[in-house]
Amino acid sequence: MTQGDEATRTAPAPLGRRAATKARTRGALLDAARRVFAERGYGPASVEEIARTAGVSVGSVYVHFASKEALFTALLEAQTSADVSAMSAVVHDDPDETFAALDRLVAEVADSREEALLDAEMWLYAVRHPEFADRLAEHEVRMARFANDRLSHDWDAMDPAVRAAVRDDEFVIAAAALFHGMIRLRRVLGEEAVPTDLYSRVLRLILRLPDGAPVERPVG
Amino acid sequence: MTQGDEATRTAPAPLGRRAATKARTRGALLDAARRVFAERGYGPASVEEIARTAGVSVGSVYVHFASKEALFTALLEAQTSADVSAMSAVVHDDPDETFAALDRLVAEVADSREEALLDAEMWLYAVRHPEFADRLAEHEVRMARFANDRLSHDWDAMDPAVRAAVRDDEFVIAAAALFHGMIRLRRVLGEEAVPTDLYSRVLRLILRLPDGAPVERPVG
DNA sequence: TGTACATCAGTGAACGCGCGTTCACTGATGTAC
DNA sequence: TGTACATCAGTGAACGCGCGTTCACTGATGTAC
Repeated sequence: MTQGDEATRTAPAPLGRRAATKARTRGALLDAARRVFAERGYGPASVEEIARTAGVSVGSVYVHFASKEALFTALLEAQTSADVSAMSAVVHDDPDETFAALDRLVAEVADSREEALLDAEMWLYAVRHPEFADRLAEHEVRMARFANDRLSHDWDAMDPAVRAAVRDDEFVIAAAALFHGMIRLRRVLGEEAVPTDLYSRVLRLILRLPDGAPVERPVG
Repeated sequence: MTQGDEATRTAPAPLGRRAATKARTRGALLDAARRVFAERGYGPASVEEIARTAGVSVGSVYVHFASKEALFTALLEAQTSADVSAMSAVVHDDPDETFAALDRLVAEVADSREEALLDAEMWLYAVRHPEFADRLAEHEVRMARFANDRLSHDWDAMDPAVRAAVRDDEFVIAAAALFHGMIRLRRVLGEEAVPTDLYSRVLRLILRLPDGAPVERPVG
């Protein structure tokens, strides 16, 4: 009955076959839900299609999730964790690399039908369900704080004209807004109208940084 | 049988009572549809609720629109025209006034539950329905061209560093992206996190224009 | 102006379909002895 | 190791409900004479 029994069991029994299968099914259902909800939208997506896509029966869905809505919110929960890791992967010591990674992220999300659609679906759901809106707001704030922390060193060295016009937290908001908006427009207008590096070029303009081609920043 | 019969009829008979009533009902249905689709989303919105909101019977909806979907697309058509007039109303001779009007527009759309939701619903619908996506893209391009034309005089006088970093059409794209993104974030985070004048402050930063408080721009 | 008929916007009950959810059942996995 | 029983993830047919759409009908408006 000591705490940690499961975690400290001898090596060869990591989960038990039953629990392992269950976890795999749950994962398959979330995967399928991501695809089907993205493709059809919350309303038109049918539990039957999600189950079929995951390779299980409808009844099985209800073993794992209390309702279609619970499946959706579980998916959104999973999605926000994924966002956090995507965000962490973007930050590098070298600002040029960070900008390049940001550009790649914009292109990746915009060009992935699934991510772009789910993102919009998620936002709509949040705006319509106050209790989830709070969670999304928290998530957005957490992401902003994260970006802010990474930025704070550079911010002190920033052009005074920039610092006079927007506070550092406002800059992060603007960068986030530009991120979401560019994804939206790129999805509609295509990559010719919204080129991959436009995001970082505009960010550099806002921050009055030189463009990063041959890297001409002060040694520091 | 000459063309223009209706338009050139003697003054007191503008439409005929039947046609006038019909037009009024159609308008009421579009109004109701705007509210219900925004509030519930396309799928969960019921034709019965739309009819009830408009004060008519369900059957009446089908006198005016072939289907629920046709009602939705008619609404989107109407919405894009509204966007164009909103855009025209923003442009002034004085750039400071234009920026102020843009800030007001961001706040207005973000704070109107209806507009913000319908906008997102519209985008999602377009991404899922290729034939409508083309129409939305055209609309977005038309808006961008409009903004571009109004900008072109000022653009030639712009800071060379800005012109080197982004082309004028790219600037319009970035401004549009920032617009959409700020509305989205303001809706989630509230007006404290996304203040009303942040949009214009960032645009001025991008363009390297001084802030517009006491107006200190060159004469002419 | 008046009358008889035609048109058509609007009605609302009824239909049929699809979908979310339930539940009695199955069989593999886990446990006790 | 082997046996008997318990648990529980997964099944899929059946249920009930809500919704989009239809259609025979109504009555006000329009037209012809």
